[in-house]
Amino acid sequence: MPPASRIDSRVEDVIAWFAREARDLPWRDPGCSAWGVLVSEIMLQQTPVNRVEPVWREWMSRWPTAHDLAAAPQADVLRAWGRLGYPRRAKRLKECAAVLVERHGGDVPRELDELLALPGIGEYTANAVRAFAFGERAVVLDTNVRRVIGRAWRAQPLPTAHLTRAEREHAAALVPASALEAAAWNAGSMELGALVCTARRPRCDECPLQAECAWVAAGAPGLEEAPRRTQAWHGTDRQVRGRMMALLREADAPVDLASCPQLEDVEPEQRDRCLASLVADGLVEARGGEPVTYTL
DNA sequence: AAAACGGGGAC
DNA sequence: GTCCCAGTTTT
Repeated sequence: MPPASRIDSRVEDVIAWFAREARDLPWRDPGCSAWGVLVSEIMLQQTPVNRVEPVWREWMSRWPTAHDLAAAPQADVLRAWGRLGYPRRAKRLKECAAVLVERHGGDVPRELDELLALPGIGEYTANAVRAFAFGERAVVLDTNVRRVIGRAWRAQPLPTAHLTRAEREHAAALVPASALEAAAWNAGSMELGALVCTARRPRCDECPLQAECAWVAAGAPGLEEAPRRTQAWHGTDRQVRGRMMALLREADAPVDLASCPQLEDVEPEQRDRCLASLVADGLVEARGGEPVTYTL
């Protein structure tokens, strides 16, 4: 990563804003373990902070180390994950814990390629762990940071669907040379994107970059025309899978999901398809017998 | 390159 | 009710 030759005033302003406005989150506690940071990043991949925080606290109190999670029954792990969504993340986090125990003595590695080799960890999460768990000077590029840089530096209303090489290089050039400032920039630009420079309704009046923002200077164009990212929900396989997982989390015995009253409104074809996909994902276990029943 | 994958809160 | 939010893996 090429070092930032000179710190940008907008970067300085984000760092100063973050020093004032940073939320007090448990995984930002200096005493939080690298494992705790990794767990938080997996939970935060698709889920807002306010929903993650209580689950993270309970989770870390129950399984403080990778050894603890690796030894936990998957059903307990999926129940503790609760309604965070995308339960495959919980399964992969447990698998990740097992790999840490097998290959790294239960510790979280700090090398990028070793992090990328772990289940459930991609480019964003690997760099986030390096930055927030180890204080390394990493390029942490989630959609929040991409949006902040896109607007304040490049006058773009919203990031493109895919990260380009030029964008990655621009982001790398903005990361301050000092590890301490780099960490503040990485956390602060994410926080600014999450709280102020939001996608559809940015709070420019509260933004520390308002006077310096290239997009504001251009008149904040293009937001209305930008393509929406809505996904169907009602009646989708996604929703049915979620309902099935919720039933199994609350059950204390195997459930006959093919004919239970809570799923009467679901067509048999969709029910079977969703059950098969949950079993294929390794989230649900089919028990033989007549009728066939299911458990976590 | 595109599709699959939850769920809750704001309006 | 409708819209918004978003990283990793699989195809």
